[in-house]
Amino acid sequence: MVRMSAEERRESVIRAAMSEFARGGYHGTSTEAIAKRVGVSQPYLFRLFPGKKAIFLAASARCLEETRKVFAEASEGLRGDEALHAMAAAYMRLIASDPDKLQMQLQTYVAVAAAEAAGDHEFGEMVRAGWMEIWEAAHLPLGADVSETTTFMAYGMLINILSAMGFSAEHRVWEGLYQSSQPQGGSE
Amino acid sequence: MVRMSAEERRESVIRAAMSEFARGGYHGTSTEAIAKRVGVSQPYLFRLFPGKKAIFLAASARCLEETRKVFAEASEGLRGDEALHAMAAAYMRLIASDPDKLQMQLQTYVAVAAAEAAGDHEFGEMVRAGWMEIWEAAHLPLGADVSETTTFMAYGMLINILSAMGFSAEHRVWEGLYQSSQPQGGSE
DNA sequence: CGATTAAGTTAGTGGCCAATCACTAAGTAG
DNA sequence: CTACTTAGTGATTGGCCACTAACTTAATCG
Repeated sequence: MVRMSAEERRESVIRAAMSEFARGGYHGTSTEAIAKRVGVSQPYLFRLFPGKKAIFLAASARCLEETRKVFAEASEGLRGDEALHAMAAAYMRLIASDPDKLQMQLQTYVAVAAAEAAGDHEFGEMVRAGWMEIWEAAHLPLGADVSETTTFMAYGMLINILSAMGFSAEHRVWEGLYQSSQPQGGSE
Repeated sequence: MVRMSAEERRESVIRAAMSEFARGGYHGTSTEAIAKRVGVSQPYLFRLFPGKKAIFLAASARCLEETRKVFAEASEGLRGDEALHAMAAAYMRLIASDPDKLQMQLQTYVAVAAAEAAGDHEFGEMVRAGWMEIWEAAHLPLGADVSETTTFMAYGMLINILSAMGFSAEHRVWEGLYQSSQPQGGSE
């Protein structure tokens, strides 16, 4: 039995939650599964967080923040096309090496839409704020040109969805996208 | 009590399932909720479909098919920029008037990724095939130019995600989009 | 009519799951 | 050593949910 500070445990819980929620989404993931991955009893999660929803929220926030960091670090000291290529390559590398990151992102989008429809705008505001920080992180290096940034984000979203659907790297749908380093897709 | 043929009932079930799964996703939607919306007892669903998964699959397939139809009908008899405008406008109209369609699309993407990760490639193959039909439906009217089609789909995906996150129509993130619903319109 | 078929129901089962409660064990300060 | 704090557990509970089995009602047709 390894004792940790509550803060450290919360950190482990967030990381575990990102992996578990990525696969099953909010409803498809049990707190039991998260606890098991952390190596802690299930009821203890409710000492660290007020409820399951709070764990999901923390995982979503962390996911957005990590994505922002990828852009910020990749574009450091670069501008224009160089920054664009660096960010695109870094992002491709991210979702290729850690598909959970991509999945958690999609789970976040789906969950926020459901929350908004249910009248809960707190989650939505957090996600929109986090997304805008990602947007800004891309906007400045790209020369603060709105339509350029929009295009960049649009291609990113297409890459997300194509990866999620499991189109193999050789499929024609990938033609016309930056070919730098594609995720190794599923079948077909 | 209104009796219908099994085929007609299946049809109602699919429509109801699209709405319910759109909100809650696969795990967040009970067969009870679907049955209630159809106006039929919950166990009867299992006479019409082999299981919950089959219902979700049918709803996903229908959703893809309907999206394809929107593109096909909007672009009928048009080519190039005119087709692009018509398809973009029709799609915007679709997700504005019926947010469930958008939500169900996202649920499909999330579910297919989970299924692939779990080793179930049957669902993935269906979705990829359906998505390719949408892609083709846009590809030909746009002049069979791959990069044009890719860009078109990319903007569509960004629109999906921005809508899902609930960004208001006045937000800056939409700036580069409405005008560049014709991103290649005469320039570039 | 009576028989057959197809549409639909009521009742139930086994399993899972978020959250609570009461408790134990490990540090730590005086 | 004692008193106190903080990390962590075991047992439980009330509720939901996918799915099954057995029965009932309505249409169809010779």
